[in-house]
Amino acid sequence: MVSTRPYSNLIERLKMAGLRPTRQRLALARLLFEDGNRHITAEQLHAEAMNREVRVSLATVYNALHQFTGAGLLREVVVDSGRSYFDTNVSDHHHFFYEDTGRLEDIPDRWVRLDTLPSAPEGTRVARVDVIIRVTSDTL
Amino acid sequence: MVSTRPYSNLIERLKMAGLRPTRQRLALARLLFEDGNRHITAEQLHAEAMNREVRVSLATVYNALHQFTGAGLLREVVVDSGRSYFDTNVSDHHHFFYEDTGRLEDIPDRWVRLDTLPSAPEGTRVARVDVIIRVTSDTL
DNA sequence: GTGATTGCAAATCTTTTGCACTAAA
DNA sequence: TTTAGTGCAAAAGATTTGCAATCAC
Repeated sequence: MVSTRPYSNLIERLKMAGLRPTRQRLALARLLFEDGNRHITAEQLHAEAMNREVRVSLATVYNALHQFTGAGLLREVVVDSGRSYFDTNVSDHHHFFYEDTGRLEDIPDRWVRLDTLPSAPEGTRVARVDVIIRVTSDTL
Repeated sequence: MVSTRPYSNLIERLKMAGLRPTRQRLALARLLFEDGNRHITAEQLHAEAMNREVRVSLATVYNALHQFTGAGLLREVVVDSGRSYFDTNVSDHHHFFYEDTGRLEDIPDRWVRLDTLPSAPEGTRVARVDVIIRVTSDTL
């Protein structure tokens, strides 16, 4: 199931999103999308790029993450004030947040059923519904 | 229904929480709790204190907000990375978040029914479940 | 070429910290 | 007293911005 043209998909995705497939964006897209679903912060992604000898500035990582998010390639998840997580899974789903470790984990959408949701207030529309189940270690 | 002893309740609440009822804490508690349910940031509370001629440093506001939260008098709501909101309503309930304005509004608990919640992962317990309905302006 | 993109360093914003000073108990 | 609490200014993080240099088309 491994593509024989490892980059072309990503190049297409970037182009389709109206983003020039620059060396930096392509490298970041590879890190983000080639290993399945990930939840990552800008700082983490930058560190990972450095480890793999990909020279990208932190500012560019921030730019790319926001551009990808704007293009619908990523989704921003807010669970922690002072740190932004980006989720490569853009389908409807919710999250476990491990408060002790800062880890974020997907919950498939069908595992959470929301009933009796109030309608959006007058003059507004629902942009998204986030359900975050915050868990902590059991240990006494 | 207005108490004839406007401060004594708050003094009691602070003492009960193990917090000395200092001039600053008492003033902040009045701002927070005397006008019903509020959602406020540290910066906003500080500004409000200044307007009312209450001299409190921003650092003390942060300290007080966290101490109140630790004591169960407030609840911290995370909806916006980079800014913390504190909610004077500590009962079970959820929130509307107006992304355009940064406003936060309570949704009574009974308006949201969560079914089929997954159980907490092995070794963890659920600390809290947050439901945030993000709404934006309807205007085209 | 030329307009989009990048890197870097500085700026910004929120929150925390260190420490001398002040005030409850 | 004596110990908790406060103010201030500095520090710390995360993120953004300005601008010259660079790259994709």
